[in-house]
Amino acid sequence: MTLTLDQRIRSDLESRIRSGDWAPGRRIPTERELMAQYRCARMTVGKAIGALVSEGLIERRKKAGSFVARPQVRTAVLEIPDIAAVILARGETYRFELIARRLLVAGEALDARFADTGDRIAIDGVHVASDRPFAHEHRLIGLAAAPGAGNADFRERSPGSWLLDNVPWTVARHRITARQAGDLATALGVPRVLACLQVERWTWRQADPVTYVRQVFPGDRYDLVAEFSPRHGP
Amino acid sequence: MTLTLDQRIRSDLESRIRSGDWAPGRRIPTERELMAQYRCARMTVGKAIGALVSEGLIERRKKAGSFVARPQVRTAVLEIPDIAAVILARGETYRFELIARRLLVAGEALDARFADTGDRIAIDGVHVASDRPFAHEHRLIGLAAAPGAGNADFRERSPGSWLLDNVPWTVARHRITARQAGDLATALGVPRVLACLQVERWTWRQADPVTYVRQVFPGDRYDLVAEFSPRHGP
DNA sequence: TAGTGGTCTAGACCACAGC
DNA sequence: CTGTGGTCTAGACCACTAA
Repeated sequence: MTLTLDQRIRSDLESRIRSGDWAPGRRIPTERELMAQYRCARMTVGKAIGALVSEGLIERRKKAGSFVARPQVRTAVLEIPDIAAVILARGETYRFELIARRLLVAGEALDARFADTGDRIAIDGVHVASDRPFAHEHRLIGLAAAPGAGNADFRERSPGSWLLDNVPWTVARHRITARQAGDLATALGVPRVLACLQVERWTWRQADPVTYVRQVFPGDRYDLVAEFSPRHGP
Repeated sequence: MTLTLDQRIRSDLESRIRSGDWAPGRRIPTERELMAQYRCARMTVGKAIGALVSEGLIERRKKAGSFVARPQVRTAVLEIPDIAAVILARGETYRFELIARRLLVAGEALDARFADTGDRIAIDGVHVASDRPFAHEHRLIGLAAAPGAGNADFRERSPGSWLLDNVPWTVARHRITARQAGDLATALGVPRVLACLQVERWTWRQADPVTYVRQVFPGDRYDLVAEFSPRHGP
């Protein structure tokens, strides 16, 4: 695989920065200088620099020039995969065990986490890996955005994977906290005081709430790993 | 603020996709068609589409065309900010309380989390918000990558913010788990069984390990929130 | 005010994968 | 084979701002 010119320029700049050769705050050559150096058009240089800007490695200021940015522990790209996929990838068997399922009509609120915006289904269940409880899941599904959920059978297939295939969503918000197993201890087969990782996710399609889900993982059975490394273009 | 042309094209395409008007898998107009429609150069269209590709909203296939991508719950962009910044943003006072500091020479291992690659400093301390413990921090700093750390004073300033200013661009890996306070209960002033969020971060500069840090947050004092609209695929 | 980045044009050639 | 995206050129004008 031979690099395109803009990738080569980008790679050259990036290694100068990552190596520390160009310290934070240092001014990098102007686009017109790089253009002469690489004997290319200005757009090509601009594309390379633009990619590094979006990675947070470079800051640009008009008239002043482009500068190596100060490193920031800022964001990490966190993988939040489908639970079934995680379990199967470990070589274990997977099944979703339905505990309860009820219909909430508009106006009836189970809790405040999911705004009351019409009929919803409330589901409780356990993700089971090789006959051991892996995670507890509490979920609300808005029937306005996901009408088919009223008829879906969630005994074998988890609601999450059903939704993935049936409802296009547009935006989500995650919240990650620690909690004790508490009332979920029985369902999970762990002590009440065991520390658990709790992942909450709200999903919308446009303005319509699609689903709220709260997944609770016993502390010793799951963790989240986030790689923070340079992003690459297509 | 008036939109540039490529932003307008991008916004037009994006709203068609997010609204569901263009369903996943649907083919979108070719670059040359859009070019005629907006009466602009092909690069402008390409820039707009390229941005949506990197957000994961569009997939392109040569000869076949560009298509609306199928949404995937895959990754979220997780904010892992500097602790001092979080506390100050809440309007509280911040201070870092040093508990212990020792020098580990090459070959001596405190634990296995940080490969033995030379002299390291080991630091334990507590981040304090308005005189209440906020988080416990255990950190190892490799002196090869951060030589100045041998002389730095970490009584007031946290090692994390010192490193940000003194060690240039790096790569990091994060791991997020739940645990009980356990031995850290005294330092944090919480019960031993309290569920805590534990964030571990390994940082390298090129091939050199810069730092390993383990931060433990009492469950009721901190959470991580990740906003997500489909983004960067590898 | 001069130099920088920000955007755009109107072409061009190429590689690739569907037809 | 042909249409598509992928990349690049050699200009251009503009907005902003630091000098």
